[in-house]
Amino acid sequence: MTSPKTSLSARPVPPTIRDVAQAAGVSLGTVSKGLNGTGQLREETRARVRSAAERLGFRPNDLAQSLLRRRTFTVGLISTDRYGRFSIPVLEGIEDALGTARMSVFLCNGADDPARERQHIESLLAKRVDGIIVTARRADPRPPLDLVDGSVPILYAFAQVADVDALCLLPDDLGGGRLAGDHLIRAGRARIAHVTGPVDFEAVRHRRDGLKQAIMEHGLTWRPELVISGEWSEAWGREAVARLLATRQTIDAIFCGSDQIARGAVDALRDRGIAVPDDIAVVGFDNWEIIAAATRPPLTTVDMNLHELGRQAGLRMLDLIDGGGERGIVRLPCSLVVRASCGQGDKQNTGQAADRPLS
Amino acid sequence: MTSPKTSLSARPVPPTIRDVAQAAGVSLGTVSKGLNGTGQLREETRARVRSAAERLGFRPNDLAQSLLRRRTFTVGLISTDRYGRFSIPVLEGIEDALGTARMSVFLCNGADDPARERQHIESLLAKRVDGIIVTARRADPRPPLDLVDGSVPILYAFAQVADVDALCLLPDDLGGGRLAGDHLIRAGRARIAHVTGPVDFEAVRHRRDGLKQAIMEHGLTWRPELVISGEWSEAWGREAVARLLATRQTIDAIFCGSDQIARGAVDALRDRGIAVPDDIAVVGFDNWEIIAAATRPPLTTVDMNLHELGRQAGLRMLDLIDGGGERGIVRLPCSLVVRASCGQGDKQNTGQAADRPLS
DNA sequence: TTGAAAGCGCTAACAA
DNA sequence: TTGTTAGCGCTTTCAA
Repeated sequence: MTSPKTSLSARPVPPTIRDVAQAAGVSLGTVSKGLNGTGQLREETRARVRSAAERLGFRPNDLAQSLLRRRTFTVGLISTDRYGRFSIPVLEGIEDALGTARMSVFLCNGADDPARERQHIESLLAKRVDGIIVTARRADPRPPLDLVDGSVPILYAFAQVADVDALCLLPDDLGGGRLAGDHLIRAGRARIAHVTGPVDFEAVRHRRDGLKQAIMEHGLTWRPELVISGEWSEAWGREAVARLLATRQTIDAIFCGSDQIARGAVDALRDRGIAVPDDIAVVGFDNWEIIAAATRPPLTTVDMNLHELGRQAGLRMLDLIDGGGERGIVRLPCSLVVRASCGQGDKQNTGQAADRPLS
Repeated sequence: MTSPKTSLSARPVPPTIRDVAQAAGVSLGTVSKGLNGTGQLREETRARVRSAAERLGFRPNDLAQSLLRRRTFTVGLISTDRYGRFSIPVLEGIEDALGTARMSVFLCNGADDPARERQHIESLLAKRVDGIIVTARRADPRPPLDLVDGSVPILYAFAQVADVDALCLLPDDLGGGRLAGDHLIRAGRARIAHVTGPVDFEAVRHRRDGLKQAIMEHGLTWRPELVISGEWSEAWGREAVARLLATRQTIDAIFCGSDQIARGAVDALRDRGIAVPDDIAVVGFDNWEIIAAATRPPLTTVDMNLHELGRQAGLRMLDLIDGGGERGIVRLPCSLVVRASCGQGDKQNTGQAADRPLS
């Protein structure tokens, strides 16, 4: 009952093309041709080879094949830091695109440790990956990948690098800010406050600029005093509302830099008996389902379409591997997801709006 | 300026051991020995080899090495479904343990599609991974991995399978439930309601049983009518509180099956002017920071220590690869994270308590 | 102390 | 139509 290659103590050794050749009573080359559909073979021989392979449970050794063809159909995915809520959808998108192309992904977590990152790169290069994708928890500029010699294409997804030769895929935060502002203005709001995260985030600056653009393009007044920065938390959202109300300025809307901030803001407004959206409309950012949908009322918010960004990263990596593809910074559009926090919007999804003038 | 192996059009081809041999003026075997510290070599020769390798930027081809040594130092990680909030820490833990052992990880997302899962397994086996770890979004039993012939060890982490030969690592939900119950009782609560998720989750049944055990061991009465199941959402937490209060039964604590439910419950209690923890104490489950810390008051909750579970999975996979390691279902302890939602607990972290009688 | 040669599992060019 | 051979990049005997 025991196959010759199986011993009781050790793990079964996978059969090689040699075993198949022997079993089918043909030569090595014939098996290769038979299994790969190459060369000229009598159909009967091909069938005999195939059935022998099947019977033995033969599975070609990818290592040997890769060695020969100088291509591993494998890419390395380096994430600078621990996985956050942003890296996950990006990662899934990448996997989607790559998996469809039957490429495998090596996962490497840098854990914010440059030494470890370097070690991972070393290992990926030794494994002869066809390409490397770098992601981060935050889209701000980072130092370029260490010790890379151009032997392999590199792509930064939701990560940015000074290197102009590299391709960086980033969400269009500015467009996202415009989307939010435009939506609010079309809903009849004119005095829009902006409660956001720390200004050292590039995204914070871009979203603010986007809001400003929308306001100016609609011929309204841009009021810098209505922009306040804090941390990315619900607590800050609550505090910001308190501060805003304390200044006694009239506002009829708040564009928040994140859904967490928005949730805090909405809670604080409700605590004070201020109706959302009737008295003050609120728009969030991130479309973090678990927060946005649980808020009362549910948040209208900007979605960075991170899964799609990841998919694009995978797709473009395939181009790069094939020697094509562009370089530089590419920004992918955000879209607006309308829920209840600023009334029934006049449109469901304005994903494209960011690309054309608001007029 | 251009190295001989570099052309303008194509990507530079990495140097081989051959190039190094030529550059150092020695034979192939000598380079191998020189670089690996094996064999008997004159120190001067060794140095010459090393410097030649350095100069050329030589990096041994892992494919060739793996082919020869019949070991890839690579494991496949298959997640049945999209990454959820539970798979992420598990995944990080696995990577931690494996990365430390200098093993690489192939990431494969099954996306709930058995065909795709099978295809991934096929590919992993072809790549001759040293082992496969399976994870899921949910710890309930799943069908065993398809088409595996024992050529490679398999480990289920936060996933369960009927196969008794497999090793499954799971959180000790029952212990977690006991932890919560015990904490509440020691805080002086005697009438504990349990608002939880759908009963078709094994975790829901285990957590409930754990609570029951704690209650019985303390000599209190177990009241099944205080257990209500719904969905894993804040909305359900709010609704459950409404229902509970409507029945006019006296309760002084609620143990919630998840932090989301707990947050909904706490919000609903606050809306009604019921003080947490003074009137009713609340304990959550998951220690999902983003929810637990933002709740007012912040949630005391059970942590499944998923990162550690992942780390264990990685470590045990190493054992399995070495031919050792145990089989069967192994449950890893939960711990309690004390915040404010049931008063200042009498202890900070009772991770071990689940393992010994509560007495 | 070093070199030559065989072989890991496979493909492809060339012979038969 | 099939078999033989060389070679992908490396390690490891065995000879020299």
